[in-house]
Amino acid sequence: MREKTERIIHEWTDSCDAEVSIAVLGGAWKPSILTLLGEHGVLRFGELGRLLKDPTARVLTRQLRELEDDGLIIRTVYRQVPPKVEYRLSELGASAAPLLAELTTWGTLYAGTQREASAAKTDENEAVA
Amino acid sequence: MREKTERIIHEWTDSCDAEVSIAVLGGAWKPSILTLLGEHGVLRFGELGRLLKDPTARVLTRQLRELEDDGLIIRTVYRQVPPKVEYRLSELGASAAPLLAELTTWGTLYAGTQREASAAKTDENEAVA
DNA sequence: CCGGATCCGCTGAGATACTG
DNA sequence: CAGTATCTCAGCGGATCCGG
Repeated sequence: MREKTERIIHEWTDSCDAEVSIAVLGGAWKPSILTLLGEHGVLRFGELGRLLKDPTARVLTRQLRELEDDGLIIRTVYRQVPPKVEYRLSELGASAAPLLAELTTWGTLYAGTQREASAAKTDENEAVA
Repeated sequence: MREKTERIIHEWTDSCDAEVSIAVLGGAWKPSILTLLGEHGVLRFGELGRLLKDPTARVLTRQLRELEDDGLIIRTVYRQVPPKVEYRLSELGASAAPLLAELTTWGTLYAGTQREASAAKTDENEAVA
């Protein structure tokens, strides 16, 4: 498990396990990676890179390592030339699928309402008692 | 809406609305704040501070402002001495309640499995084809 | 009582160049 | 093909001091 994840789990044990989820799933490309692996089953490093909007190899590597360290994905290295590395969801990673779906749904809803709300300026947020 | 939120909404319109949710809900104390407001209905600044584990006033203020800018909470200022400021969920903020619940549920699950997994070291993540 | 202004340290995204 | 090694740069969380 990543140090960051561990810190959050142990320091916040009280009220806010939601922060744990965000710590694990929040990170550039991570929701996309998990969703793609859920859809495709198994993907190679290069395939993931192309399916996402071409993140730097450095960045993609780091996200994948973090997801691996946090136990969400499984990395399989085939020692051959040229090298071949496959990624797939772990059981834990697969268990996040419904949550990812909800995140997407609410995100879509939010983006929609905010695009409209840009027009109507409501400034009734001050009351005089 | 915050600049950051707007950026994410417009740059990532494609695949990953989950990142929008995380951008909006992810931030120190934010899930807790939203959950507390959901439970209590209306809370004053000081009450929130005490219910959370006493974040710096500065920090709490910033989180509340961001949530307000993103349209999730409503801030009501009573112009009196001493000042009084109340916070409550907007409709949009209330709509995130189920999502927050799922985040918490999965976070709890995750924290549980990881605490056990610390013992069993599985290193079957290399195959030779 | 509820903040605003200011400064700081860290982490995390991204770019660039190189390697088994 | 699938990375690693360095670097930079921005942003957030946090602390401290001041203000209406």
